[in-house]
Amino acid sequence: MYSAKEAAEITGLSTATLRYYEKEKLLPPIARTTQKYRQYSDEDIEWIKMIQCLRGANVPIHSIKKYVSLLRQGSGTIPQRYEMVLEYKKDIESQMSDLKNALALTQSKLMFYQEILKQPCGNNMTYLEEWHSFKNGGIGEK
Amino acid sequence: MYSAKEAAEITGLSTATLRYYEKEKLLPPIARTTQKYRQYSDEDIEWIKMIQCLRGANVPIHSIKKYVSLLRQGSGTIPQRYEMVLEYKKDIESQMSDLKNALALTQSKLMFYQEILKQPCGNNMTYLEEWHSFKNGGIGEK
DNA sequence: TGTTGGCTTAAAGTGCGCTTCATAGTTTAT
DNA sequence: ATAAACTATGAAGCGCACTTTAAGCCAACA
Repeated sequence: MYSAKEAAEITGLSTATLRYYEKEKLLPPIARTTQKYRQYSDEDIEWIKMIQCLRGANVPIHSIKKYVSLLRQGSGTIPQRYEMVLEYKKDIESQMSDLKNALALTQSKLMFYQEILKQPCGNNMTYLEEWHSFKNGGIGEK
Repeated sequence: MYSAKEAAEITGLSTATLRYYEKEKLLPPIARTTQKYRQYSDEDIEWIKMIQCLRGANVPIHSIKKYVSLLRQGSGTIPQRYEMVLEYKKDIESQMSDLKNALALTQSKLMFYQEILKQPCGNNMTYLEEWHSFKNGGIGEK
């Protein structure tokens, strides 16, 4: 069992955030000592990590809340959960695609800057030239 | 040259967002007809697309603003821009790693749900069993 | 005994990235 | 000439995900 502070250290979230997640019902009600202080179990910690995993993929709080609520209602909600997770997956793949594009942009820019910095002489690259260099460096479509 | 509405249609952003970006100086001042209505050039459109690319990787407005400002100041700012883009790249890679973890989670869950739905008999899978199934389904560390 | 430190709560505040609103001028079509 | 459609502006508003604040409880220590 872990105190609020310990749970925060383990997960890397703040105690305030952990309370917030509990209030929003992303977490089950956390056990208390002396009917007052929270005591996070190992299972709670694992649960928090799953939430962090979803949040890391920008799944909204309200959606996680709904998912968790279905989970608690038992196996009858599996079809609904299946649909939700399918949506999560699609969304994650879409985000990945966006990130790949942006990564290609950064790589193109870095190569461009390296080329320029390599040259001993001063240069007068303009806004336009740089931009075109990016365009032709090419980010793949789709 | 494109009207506000056309530019919005082409880019998929709203005219309000385009105005907002211009106000925040992510875009250069857009040319006007009759000293009043905006006329977006092809170059403006390309510029907007680059901003969309960065925003798609969650680069904050204020950071893009700074980057664009350096860009306009000419090639003397290339070392600073290089550093910025390097940070973007690192951040994008970190986001990708988070997305990969979440993707693994969704895939694990989908497989789990498929297995269950495949079974003809009713079942009484609990919250705990499902969770453990995820843990053991295994998201790779790091 | 009092004061320090960790914990509690509800409620208000914050920062971001837009979006909407209120108001008004312009252009095009009928 | 008038209506419909489009555009402009500044300012206010919004949804999200927290974060901070204020007030207070409880246990241990000097």
